[in-house]
Amino acid sequence: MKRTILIYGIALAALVFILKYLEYRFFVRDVSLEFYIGLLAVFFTGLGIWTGLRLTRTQVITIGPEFALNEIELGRLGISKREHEVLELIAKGLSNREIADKLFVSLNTVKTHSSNLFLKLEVSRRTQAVQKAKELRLIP
Amino acid sequence: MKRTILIYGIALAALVFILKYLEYRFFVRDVSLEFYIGLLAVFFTGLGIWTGLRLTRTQVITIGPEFALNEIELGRLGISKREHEVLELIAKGLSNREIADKLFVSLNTVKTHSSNLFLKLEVSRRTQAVQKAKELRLIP
DNA sequence: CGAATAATCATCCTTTCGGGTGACGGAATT
DNA sequence: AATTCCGTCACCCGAAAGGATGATTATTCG
Repeated sequence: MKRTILIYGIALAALVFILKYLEYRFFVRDVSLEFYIGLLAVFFTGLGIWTGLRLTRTQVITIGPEFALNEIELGRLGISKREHEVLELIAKGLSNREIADKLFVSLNTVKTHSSNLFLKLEVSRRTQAVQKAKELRLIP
Repeated sequence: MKRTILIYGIALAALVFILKYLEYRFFVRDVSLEFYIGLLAVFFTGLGIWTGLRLTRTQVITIGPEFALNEIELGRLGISKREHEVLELIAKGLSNREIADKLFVSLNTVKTHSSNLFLKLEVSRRTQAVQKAKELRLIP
């Protein structure tokens, strides 16, 4: 999001510079205001649509094994980084004990994370969680 | 989101200041041009985002690779029909109890099948069994 | 600063799994 | 007929997983 805004600002600034440059370079001092307005309207409408597409839940049509993490869904379900890590390890077939050791946390912590995961994914077993997470493209 | 809008506004304000600075720097004749540019940018960006949101309705078309059951591996591991059925239901995230009900057999039977499965697949947990079975293309 | 969130850990209790063993009838094979 | 395999079921026990709740700390946000 911050990157988007940054790109946006830079694009805006660059556009102004280009316009100014052209204006002075070619002494086109009498470029009509309507022309500017039209140009800007088109440009920023396009940019706006692009941003809109960024913001919306854009489902990527995947053909084959390429995995694109569905961050929108992740955010929608409110799954945190740590929970996502646990989810990945669950999908790998690790037990809670093994996950705890791998993440250097206690067994209880892993159980808490997984419980929260089940709530957010609306499932009650880890196998279901894995299945649903794959459907939602939260994990490869 | 509110924060985003706030940052956005601040960025825009900063941009206007920059533009004002440039205005004096390059002795721009039209004083209010940049202001109009900024205004137009905001307006048409909003319009673009609105249009983008309007236009994009999510449609998920997943074209996955068709599943070909690996019967050779099935035979090699000596997995019976019934065991394979249980394996599929395990992969669907069902509990042993649910599998038993679905197959009209007792819980103990399902447990026997799953235990035999784990031996044949050389795993110790159902999540691992699902993982391995997918790798070996025993299930979709 | 106060509120909210994320991450951590704990305790208690119930359910589910997994492992081991044994048994029995039916079908196919030898 | 004897053997082997499959499917079925049972009992036992310990380990793992799941559910509920509360507490602490750190960071972030308003």
